[in-house]
Order: sequence, then structure tokens, then C-alpha cells
Amino acid sequence: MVLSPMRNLLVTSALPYANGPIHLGHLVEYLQTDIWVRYQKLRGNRCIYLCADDTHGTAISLRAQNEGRSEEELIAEMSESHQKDFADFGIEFDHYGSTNSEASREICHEIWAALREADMVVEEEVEQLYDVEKGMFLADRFVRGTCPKCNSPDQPGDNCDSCGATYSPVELIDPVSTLSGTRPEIRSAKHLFVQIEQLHGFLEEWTQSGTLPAESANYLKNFFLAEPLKDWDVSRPAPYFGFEISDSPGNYWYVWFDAPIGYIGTTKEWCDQHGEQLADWWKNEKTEIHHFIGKDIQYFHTLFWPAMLKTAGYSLPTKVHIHGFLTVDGDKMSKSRGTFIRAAKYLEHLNPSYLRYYYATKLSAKVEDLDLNLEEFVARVNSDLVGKVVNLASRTAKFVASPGLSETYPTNDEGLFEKFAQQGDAIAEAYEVGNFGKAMRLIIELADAANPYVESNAPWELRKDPEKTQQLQDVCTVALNLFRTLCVYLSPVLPDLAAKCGELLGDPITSWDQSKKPLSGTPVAKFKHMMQRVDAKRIETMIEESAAENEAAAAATTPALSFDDSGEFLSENPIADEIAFDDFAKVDLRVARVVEAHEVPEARKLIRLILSLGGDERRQVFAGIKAAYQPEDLVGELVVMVANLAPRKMKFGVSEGMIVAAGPGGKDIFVLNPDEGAIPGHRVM
RNA sequence: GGCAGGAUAGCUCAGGGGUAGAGCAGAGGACUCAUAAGCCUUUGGUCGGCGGUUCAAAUCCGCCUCCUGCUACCA
Repeated sequence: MVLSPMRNLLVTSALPYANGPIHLGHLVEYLQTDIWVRYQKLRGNRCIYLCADDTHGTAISLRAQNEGRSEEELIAEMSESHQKDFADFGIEFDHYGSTNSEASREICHEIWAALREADMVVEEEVEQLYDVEKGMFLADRFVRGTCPKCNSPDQPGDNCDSCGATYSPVELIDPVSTLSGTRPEIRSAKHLFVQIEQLHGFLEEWTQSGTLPAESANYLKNFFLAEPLKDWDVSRPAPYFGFEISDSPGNYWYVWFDAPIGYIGTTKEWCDQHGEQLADWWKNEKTEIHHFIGKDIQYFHTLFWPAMLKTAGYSLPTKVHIHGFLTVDGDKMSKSRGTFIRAAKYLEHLNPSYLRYYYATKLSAKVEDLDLNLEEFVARVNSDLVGKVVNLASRTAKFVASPGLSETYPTNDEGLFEKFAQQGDAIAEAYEVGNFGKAMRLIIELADAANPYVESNAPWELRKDPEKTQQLQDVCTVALNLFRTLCVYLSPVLPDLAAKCGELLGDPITSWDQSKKPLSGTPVAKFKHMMQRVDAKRIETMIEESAAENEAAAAATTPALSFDDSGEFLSENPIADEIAFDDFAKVDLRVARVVEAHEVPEARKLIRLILSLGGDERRQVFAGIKAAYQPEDLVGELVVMVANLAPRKMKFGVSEGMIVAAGPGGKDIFVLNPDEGAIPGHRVM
């Protein structure tokens, strides 16, 4: 790639939602972006990095309500906490704003006016469930109820976990608001829709024009652009925490309408603070706009967002960089396992540089998930950074502390400096396209070449011979220059290390081109440790603490879920001897439906049941449940029967199996019913 | 169900028609400047399976298996 002399770059990360703290998953994106931005700045490009808190929507209101304070208080605190976490990880924004700002409000109105003018806005009545007690409409995720297709109870508002049916929450049988526990009613309200289908052709072209990773372009092509695009519902009726729509009082912009606009609003704030013109950044062909986002929010950024920009006459994103999700040791982050780790928690135990480097080794330009393998994390950081890179300085710097670097750079460095300098282009290219993993591999490859040089030139031997002081100084000058070049290359990832290298050699690292010219004749400071090795025990502690915190938090929010079951029955009836699976499998348990149930007048404990196993298969079973059940209550019920039990002649007839029930006996007998969805004949295993 | 991506050494991954690679882990050795770091040597793989194209396939094509993700008020 040809890098023009000086580019103008506007870079954003997705706006974190003001509903919770930053965790290691978020950091993939902010570190990725920060590294890219630092790289661009190091190259001498004009680059501003902007971000903001995403503050609107129902979830914010609910949380504020639960905490008994205003939305404004909540988002102010969140913003502060987010910014602290970012700063502590070395993520340097040029400006950090909020979607709840005057600047953002202005741009929302402006873009809205443009959509109106383009005749892209339509009104439609939408039926939604309304929680009378809370006084608000309920998003799908706040409703549960019985599936209209299969009658499974307690299903989510948009689809059934049991039969997989999708539906609208208004179709639910017996809907319940998860917010108040009351039954919501169906109400109709006016919503405003944007007809992005009008820009179908434009979006098709734009999404396929190389602005997106190939995976994403294909995805959009197949899933969205193959058919007419649906109108986008961009309004929510009051009460809603957000901006009221000027020409539609009582309606507010949906959080996903104003979130991306926050990019522009934040730019405007930055411009106002720095005497810059917004148009130079957002209405200027020469400015590149780069968004970094996760794959979960692709379609907001690649369909709605460009449609809005296009309509309002703003520049379109030059590139949308899309990353995957973080897993920890191969699994999704888990609160109970303690792998859901807050940024602040990490920092209590570990150095941010470790994570910056580790993520860098794992990031590529592809849309793929990134695994934080904790064992590898320790190995990589300790081996690569401490063992190879920093080691170069720590094993040589002290030999030249008094004379400093040689007056001129030695000619006999085995071509190493030149080799290091030449690799710079390949490393730069890898940074530029977002393939940080490759950049790190190339850099560590160089470090691997540098250590044998020190080894074979053995400065610790040269030191013993007063005749060889010049040679000693030269060897160390070479090693330290190689170290410095590595620090230049690593500085987007490890600004701290670069700063320490600058202090050691008395020459701050500020430009990529410092990798091209060796340093000579300068003093060398007393060597101080630049990076501690990762202590694996701290990781363990961090995980344990995270798990404990999450457990405590979960317990606090779900007090209803505390159980206090007596162990009495179990102690009186100890568990039987262990059996092999095969022994259990001999028992053929089946779901059966009670099709008839009859009194047996002469029997003290028995009821005569006719069970159906589906089709024409019928069994007569005498069940000892007379004290606990009325026959008429059993007809139609599903039960579990032992289907292959040898028939038994009884006084009142032949019993062809038995049904299973729990309890101590007498009146306390509880027949087992399968959960919803089971049908007669199903085997029970 | 549909779609996308993936499967290469014990682990994490690179490579991508011409003798299978790196780091870490493992084994052996020499050294002792350095944060028990570093250096040298070395074990280890039918590149998920089956077919096809080709002089040649880990690589290209087809089918299959398994994982992961996504799946709009949609299929």
C-alpha cells in the first residue's frame, strides 16, 4: 500500500452503552482502535480519535429507576468510570463525548430534517404491549408469556425456546411484564419509520465497494440486500430517555438513531474546542473516516448509518473495521466462572501493557473471534516482551552506562540494523491493514535475531579485557539500537515501553522514521526494569475475585431464588448403591397419557388406569395412588410409566407396568409429569 | 432451518499448487551479562474425512463431519 505523505483521519470506536462498566470484551475494540490511531500518529498522519458514551434508551431509564436516581446522574457516573478505565489502559481519545449532548441533539435534528426532506419518513400505527403500572411500552425482551403456537408457558417475547416459533409479543397468551409482573395490555401508538429501501441501490454499491471486510459484505448481500429493505422504526413513544422529535411531539428518537450521530456530535464538540470546522472532517473528500465496531452491530453501521449520512450530505465511512467477540479459554465470558472480567478488576492485578500486547498478537483484519487463553497470555508476554525484547536492553545497557553509545554507529553489526529498518515497511503494512498479529510476529522475529548477536559477541567477556572497551561499547550500541527499533515498532501497542526506551537512551520515540537511523554518541541512563513478568497467581486471584463479585451481585438481584430445602427425607432414605448405566437403561421409561381412570371400590390404595403410549398402544396399570388423587383428575394427564415391567396378576386384573411417582407415600404421593412438549411414547432417559 | 467463518504439532496460530512452518510447552547440552531471562541441538503433524482437477493438492473444486458465530417485528 502506498502511504501518501500526510493523511487526515477521523477514527471512532463504537460508543459504549452507559449501562455498565467496561470489561475485557469491550477492550478488544478500544485497544485495537487505539493501536491503529497511535500507529497513524507515529507515521505523522493527522489523526483524531473520537468516542462517547451511548446514553439513551429504556435500559438506562430502568437502571436509573432501580437505583433511585435520575438518568443524568447515572450517565454522568458511567461516563466518568468509562473514561477512567480507558485512560488506565492507555487508550487516548482526542475527545470523549456523550450522545446526550447539545451537539448531538443538533445533528440529530439536522439529519432528521434531511430525511424528512427526502421524503423518507412515514408514520405507522404499531401495536405493542403496554405496562399500565410502569406507564410504558414494553420492548420484546421485557415480556414473557405462553407461546401461541405450542402453549409452552413462560417464553420470551419474540420467539419460543420450546418450539422455535417466532411471533410478536402481542400474540403471547397470558403475557406478563417482567418489569412489574403485571399483565400488560395491547395499545397502539404512532411510530415513525425511515424507508431506507429508497437507497437500496446506493447501499448495494457502497457495501460491496471494499469499505467492509469481505465476510461482512457477503453477509449484507445475502441477508439484507437480496430483498427490499424493511422500513426502520426510529421512534419510541414517551416516556423515553432521549431526544424528543421536533416535528412529532411525544415521540423520541430510538437509541440506535442517535448513537452513531454521536460520532458527529462528538466531532463537533472537539472542533469547537480546537477552532476547527466540522465540515473539514465530515464533509470533505480528503478526510478518511474509519469506524471500528464489533460484528454484532454491523447492520446499524453499514445500512442505516450510511443511508443517514448520504441523505444528509455527510461523508461516508472510508472503512468500517469489524472485529469478532472475545472468548476466554475457549468459552464465552462467564460470570459464574469468573471470566467476565471488568477492566478495573484486571488493573487491580495486572499491567495494561500485557493485555495491549496480547490482544495485538491475536488481532487480524478478519471478522473473527479472539480467544484470551490465559496460559498463553502468560507465556507470550513473559517470553516475547520480557525474555526477548526488554532482555536486549537489560543485558547490555549497564555496560555502556558511563561512556554512552559509540560516537558513530559501528559498521560491523552483521547487517542487523539495516535488516531491522527494512522490515519496517512490512510491519507498517500489517499495522495499516489491521493485521496486528502479523506485525507482532514480524517484530518478535527481529528480536529473535538480535539475541544471538549479543550471545555471540559476549559483551560480558569483552568487559574483562581493557583493550576491548571500544568493541564492548560498539556491541552494546548495536544491541541498544536494535532494542530501540523494536520499541519504535512496538510503540503503538506499548507506549509505556517506548517511553522507557526514550528515557534510557535520552531520545523520546515520536516517529516511525526513528527506526531508520541509528542513534549514536548519546548518554545511556542507568537501567531500570521496564516490565515485570506476569505472575500467573495474580490471574488466578483475579478470576476468583471476579467470580465471587458476580455471585454476590447475582444473589443481590435475585433474592427470590434462595432455597431452603430440608435434608430430612434424604437422610432417612439414603441413596442406593451405585449402578452401571446399562442397568439403568434396562428400565424403559415412557411418556404415557391417562386415557381412562377408574375407581377400584374393593381396593384400599389402587386406581385402575388405561394408559396410551400413542397410536393404538394401550396399557392397563393399577397405581397405588388412591389416597392422593381422584380418578377424574388424572384423565388426559401425561405421566411417566415403566413400559417394560413384567405384567403382574393382581386381585383386580393384570397390571401391565407402573407409573412413577415421588414422595413418602400415603397421601403424599406426587405423580411425575413430563414438561411441556413431551408426547406419549417418548422415551425417558 | 438458512447463512457465514473455521478445522494445520500437546497449546496458540502463520502459510496457501512444488521436500509441512513459528512461538510456547517437552527432551538434551553449553553458558552465566541479563527479570531462573538468553543461546545451541532436538522430539513431535496422513494439514478434519472422502472424492475430483493437476506432472504435483495442506493450498483449487465438489460432497460430508464437527465447531463457532449471526439470523431485522424476516426467511
